[in-house]
Amino acid sequence: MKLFIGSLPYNITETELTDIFSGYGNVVSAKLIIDHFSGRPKGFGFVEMETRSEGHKAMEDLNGKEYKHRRLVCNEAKMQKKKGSRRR
DNA sequence: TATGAGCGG
Repeated sequence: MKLFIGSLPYNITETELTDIFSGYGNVVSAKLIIDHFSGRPKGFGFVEMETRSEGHKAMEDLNGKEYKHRRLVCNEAKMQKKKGSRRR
């Protein structure tokens, strides 16, 4: 499950995100979005969990959780890398 | 280099 992480500090790394989310489950992949053109980090990133349960658990727990003196924002990523997302 | 609402490659 992909998760959208916002309000991330500019001094954070993918390793940090991986470590934080790995505490709730197995982190498949972690990506931080940095604008290389403006040299300005977007301040958010994406984290993919192996299961939806772990993703939701980490999302609800990390959403609104204080980290680096900042309020983290966690939501499900809207962008789907692969089609076939089952929805109802 | 700094800053702060936002879904990347």
